[in-house]
Amino acid sequence: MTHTELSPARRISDNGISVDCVIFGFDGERLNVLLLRRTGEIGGISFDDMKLPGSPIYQDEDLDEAAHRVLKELTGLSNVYLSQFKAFGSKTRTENPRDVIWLEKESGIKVDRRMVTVAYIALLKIGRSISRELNGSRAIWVPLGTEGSLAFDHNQILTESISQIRRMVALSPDCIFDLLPRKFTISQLRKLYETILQEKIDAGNFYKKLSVMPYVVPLDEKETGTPHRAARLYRFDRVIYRKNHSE
Amino acid sequence: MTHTELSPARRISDNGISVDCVIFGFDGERLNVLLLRRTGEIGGISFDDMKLPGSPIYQDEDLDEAAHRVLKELTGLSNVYLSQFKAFGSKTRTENPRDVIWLEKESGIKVDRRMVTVAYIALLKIGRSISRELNGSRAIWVPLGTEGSLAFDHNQILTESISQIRRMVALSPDCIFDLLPRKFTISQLRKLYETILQEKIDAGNFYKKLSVMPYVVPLDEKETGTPHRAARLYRFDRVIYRKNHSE
DNA sequence: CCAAAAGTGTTTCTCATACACCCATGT
DNA sequence: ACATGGGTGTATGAGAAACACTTTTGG
Repeated sequence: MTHTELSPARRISDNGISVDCVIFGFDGERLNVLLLRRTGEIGGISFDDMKLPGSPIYQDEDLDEAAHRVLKELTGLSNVYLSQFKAFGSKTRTENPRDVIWLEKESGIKVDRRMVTVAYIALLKIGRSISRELNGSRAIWVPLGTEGSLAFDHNQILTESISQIRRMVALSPDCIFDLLPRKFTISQLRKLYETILQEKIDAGNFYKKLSVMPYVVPLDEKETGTPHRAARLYRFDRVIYRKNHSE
Repeated sequence: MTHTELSPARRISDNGISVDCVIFGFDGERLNVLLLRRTGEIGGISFDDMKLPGSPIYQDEDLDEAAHRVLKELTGLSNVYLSQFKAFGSKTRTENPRDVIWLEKESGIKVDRRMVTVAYIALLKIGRSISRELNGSRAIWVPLGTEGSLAFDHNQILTESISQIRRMVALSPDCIFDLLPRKFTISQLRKLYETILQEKIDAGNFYKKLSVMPYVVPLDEKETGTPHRAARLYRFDRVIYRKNHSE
């Protein structure tokens, strides 16, 4: 552990490891991913595509810290659901010249070997504050399915992260509430389930199932501005949830 | 099993990434982990402890290949359930002098920074063939809970991998059959469930539940040498299982 | 015969599903 | 009034759990 020529407090590690964040947001209709526009030039021909937000890890931070940093720098948010889900280390994942050139220019690292990346999933609410933060950055919310061809193996990472979300929801449904605003209607929750599970859910049965859950707390407020009967608003109570799921 | 002499075709990558395998086996009573004895010397004082089998990754293999290699070199087995479950990259995980010295001696790599490891879970049958293979190596089956203090952060990895197995069994129960011999009794299966889930299961109900599953196929054979009524043997049919779980 | 585990039957309860139907509200 | 979604009631069936019971086998 020689720290002799460590410049400032932080320096980028050159150990070929990065983190990438698959940041999901729900707009009421569809799941969206937060992607970064990437531009560059290779052989006189410029390119313009998208990638998952990510970064090489610093030597003085662990993996989770690196992922939180990426998220914080991009969105300004700290208290966000974020969990590691898989490491990607295909032999060819950093071989595309376009990717290599972009990476070297962006990070200042010489990319002379395969990089391994640890992918994270973040779930957050698409709201005004986050949109304001994103203004002027190169980040865009992209609806799932319309993302096109991404940099590196990011299409694969994205695909696998969606299966991962399905597993997560099946295993501990509480994470779904991270995608909803604090106050939400049963319909919004149902539509979110439907988009994640990719199947229709009977509205009546869903309503009853939810009304039995003690941690989905009805409020004395109603929706406004609907073209039909206003729905009651609910909130998710994490404390009650944990009490029921710790045993 | 030492990595001191490297063939020229392959070379160890020096990018600070390794794989570790948590290899589980069921002996009929308890879950066991396959650990490697590790000896060395530091400051004139010798030490003797245990670690998970693992290896730095080569530059010409991906993560999964590295994990399979570790497993193959240790057990001689190729067709084994093996799945990545988490990357570990704590800032301090390769700081213990004992670990650093051992690692440098073993791998020939200068360890001047934190290593990141990708942990894998393997499930296999403890059988005669595997025991023979292990004979003379430094590997031992250690019952869960008796492993003591391990190298690096391997205690943490082991702990988390047990939770992971519980999740895996809940999500796709087929993986449990990788821990059992090809022919097994319902009792053996139940005991395995009980050790993994850490709870008693009613024998009668369990029997009925299993007898309804089309992919647990009864054989025309019975146990021998029991001090009580001989139980029927069953086998797991993966083809039927997939047919029922692909929809 | 007895102990111990294999294997069976019965009952109860919870929960998912299907589906019919009434309610409230904006246009 | 009527369309649209909010919210309720009812019936059915599958499966989990509790538990008593019979069967088979070795000692």
